[in-house]
Amino acid sequence: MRDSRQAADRLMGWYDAHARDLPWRVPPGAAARPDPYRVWLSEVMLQQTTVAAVREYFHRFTRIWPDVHALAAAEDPDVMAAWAGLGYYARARNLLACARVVSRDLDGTFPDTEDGLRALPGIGPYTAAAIAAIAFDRPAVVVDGNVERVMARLFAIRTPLPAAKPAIRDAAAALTPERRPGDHAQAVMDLGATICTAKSPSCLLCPLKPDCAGHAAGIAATLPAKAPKKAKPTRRGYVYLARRGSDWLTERRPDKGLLGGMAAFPTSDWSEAPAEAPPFDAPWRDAGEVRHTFTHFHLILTVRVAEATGNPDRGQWTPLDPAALPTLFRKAHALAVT
DNA sequence: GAGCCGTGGGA
DNA sequence: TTCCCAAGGCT
Repeated sequence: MRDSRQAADRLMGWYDAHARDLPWRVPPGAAARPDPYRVWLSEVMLQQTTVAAVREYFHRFTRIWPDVHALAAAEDPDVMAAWAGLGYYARARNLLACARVVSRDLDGTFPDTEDGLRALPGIGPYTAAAIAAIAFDRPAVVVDGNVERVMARLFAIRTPLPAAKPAIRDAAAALTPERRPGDHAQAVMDLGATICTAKSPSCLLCPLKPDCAGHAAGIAATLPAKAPKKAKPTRRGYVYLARRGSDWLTERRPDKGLLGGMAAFPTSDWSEAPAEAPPFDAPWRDAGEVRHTFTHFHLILTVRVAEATGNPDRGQWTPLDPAALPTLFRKAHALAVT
């Protein structure tokens, strides 16, 4: 890549014509800045999550909690329930913690600098830079998965990730303009999401084709190189669905760890050879198995169902809204009621 | 630095 | 079916 300035200009021209219309965005070149609350909320939701998955959640959250004060005043279980199904539940816990800091300590105003943003719960280097650029038009160097892919190709960086991160950041910094840095950041993301995709990129449609060293070398689609992944082990366990009239026995999982803070059915341990651990003695009926894959292991749960016949040693009887459960337990519930 | 932490869709 | 991956953060 020879002329970063020319490439950045080409990219901006492409963005002006092809920017995606997203609920948390203002159009390219708009005089008005987007609402920092909506930018922050969207960026947290979009961490490792597709736009398609986020849309509906974003609309629901902004409808129920239209500003940071409203979200800060929400009850924890209501926010966790609204996040259910989106995954990475630490994000929801940090979201609420962040909203409360901004509402209580910062008078509802988000910091407009990377350092100020970075100090808040759930806001790391990427999200701080993204909010600074998009909401406040600061010339922050935004580096996410899209940027890593685009830069690795544009500059033909063959070093595998994560070792290539410093070089990628330097490349991203060289491309970041003083003018319209917010639109630039979103332009790179849109390019990565629609043209410079991970698999079979559309190089023929790419505005940066004339600048792209990876394309010139015929290796664009193979970049960025990544270290091989480890195989996922399979764990097994039991989940207990107990009904008492219209109520089900549920519990709240501890904040630390998998599905932390979420409503759940009681389970055994999850391991290679799990031990049965029913919450009370009953003639538990076998309703089948649910399979679910987490980030680092596969899980097969045997679903056991019973009518309440005793006093449970954990959890509480509650009218159940399956939509408030993480997907794993939604699957178990669906199996139990068929 | 590396492991942990969800989910659904596409190849 | 299996694998990869999508706007990362925290420890």
